[in-house]
Amino acid sequence: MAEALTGEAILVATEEVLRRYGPAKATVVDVAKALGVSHGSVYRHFPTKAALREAVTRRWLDAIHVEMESVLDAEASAADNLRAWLQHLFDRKRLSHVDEPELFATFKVLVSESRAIPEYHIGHLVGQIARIISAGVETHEFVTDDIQRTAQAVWDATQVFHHPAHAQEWGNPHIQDAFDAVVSLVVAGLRYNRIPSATGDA
Amino acid sequence: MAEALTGEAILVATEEVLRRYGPAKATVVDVAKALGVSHGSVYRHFPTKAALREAVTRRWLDAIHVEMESVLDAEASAADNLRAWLQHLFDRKRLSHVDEPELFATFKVLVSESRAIPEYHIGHLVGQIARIISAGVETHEFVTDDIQRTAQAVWDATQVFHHPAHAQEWGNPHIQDAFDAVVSLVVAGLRYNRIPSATGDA
DNA sequence: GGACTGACAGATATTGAAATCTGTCAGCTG
DNA sequence: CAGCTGACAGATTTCAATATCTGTCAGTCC
Repeated sequence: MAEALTGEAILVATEEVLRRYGPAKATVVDVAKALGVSHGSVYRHFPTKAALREAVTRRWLDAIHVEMESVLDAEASAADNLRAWLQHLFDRKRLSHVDEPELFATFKVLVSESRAIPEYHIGHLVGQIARIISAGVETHEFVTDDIQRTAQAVWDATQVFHHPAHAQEWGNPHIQDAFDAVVSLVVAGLRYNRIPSATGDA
Repeated sequence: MAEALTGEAILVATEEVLRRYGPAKATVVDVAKALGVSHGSVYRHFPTKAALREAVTRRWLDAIHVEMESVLDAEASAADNLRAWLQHLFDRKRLSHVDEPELFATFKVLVSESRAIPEYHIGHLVGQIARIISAGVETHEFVTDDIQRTAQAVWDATQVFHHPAHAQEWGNPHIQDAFDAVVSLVVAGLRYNRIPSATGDA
């Protein structure tokens, strides 16, 4: 008898099926076939196809989160950390897009299927930006009166370089130049930024 | 006998047909029907359906270009002009998106059909940003060693607030707050920005 | 008796034949 | 004869019949 069927094994098989067939064609039956079980068995571990897809996506995003964490260097200046972090995120997404466009397209679709998933992903990464900015404020390298809001602004200002909707622009030969220009503008802004309060002031 | 059929009349009718049927369903036959002529006549004025769609789109974009031009105030500071200009562009697109979502979706499709059209539109608007920044540099309000590149960076950093791919986010109640945060960051950056040269330096 | 199967109902996707559309052009019309 | 028509060929879209898929569950098998 084969090993017992685990959720983890199903996730691995699902990722493989998605890679092979793409998000539109991949079916639960395909996953079951790849595992040599009936598709009913898959439903013992995941209540719906959507839940299965979401679990695969979370796995993939978690790997990115861990990887991004490792870019930070406690010794470096906040500006250098922010630059390196943004560059790494850009490189990661761009490489994924040019090297394995079908897999990238697959995850682009998966991420857009749920409201919770992008929220989870963006929340996590904006949190990492907030930590970088926070360190910068402590050393007086950066100025801001609302770290969370500023972190979100940095994220928003760099969307062209990580949002999948802009992936087609990443093939442009001048894209690295455009990236440097935006990041320089943002870092310069952080050194002197004082965002007026959202809801009103004197 | 009716008036002679003009290119302008065809454009007006095409816009109406697009508004009514949407970009997927609108046909040249529909346009001809609306004008009370045979569809062969439309082809005397526009060589292909694509050319007709492109002409309609250019008309629509030109109206935006003229409108954006009128926002600038020679008396105001460069920062105020930039803020007002970006805010107007954002409001224009957002209102169009919520008030007439089908028409907005239509033009979103039309713009994405051609490579030349977005280039034309973006080139024009980035040119307007460059003029604002240029004025700011002259009064020493802004610092930059490459106006064109910086203008492009300002455009890129604010994509979330004008690129149609992000239109769904414009319904978020905190979107104006996010806009203010990004614009403040960008304006702060312009006051002190010195982007390192693209191709290398000392 | 807990894990799995396979048959089933309703929902979704595929397919290919029929209908429509695009772009052309010879000829009509004022 | 300049501008328009309408019939036409090939490309594209529509639609309905057919096949497949999702999610359930009574029953089988260690």
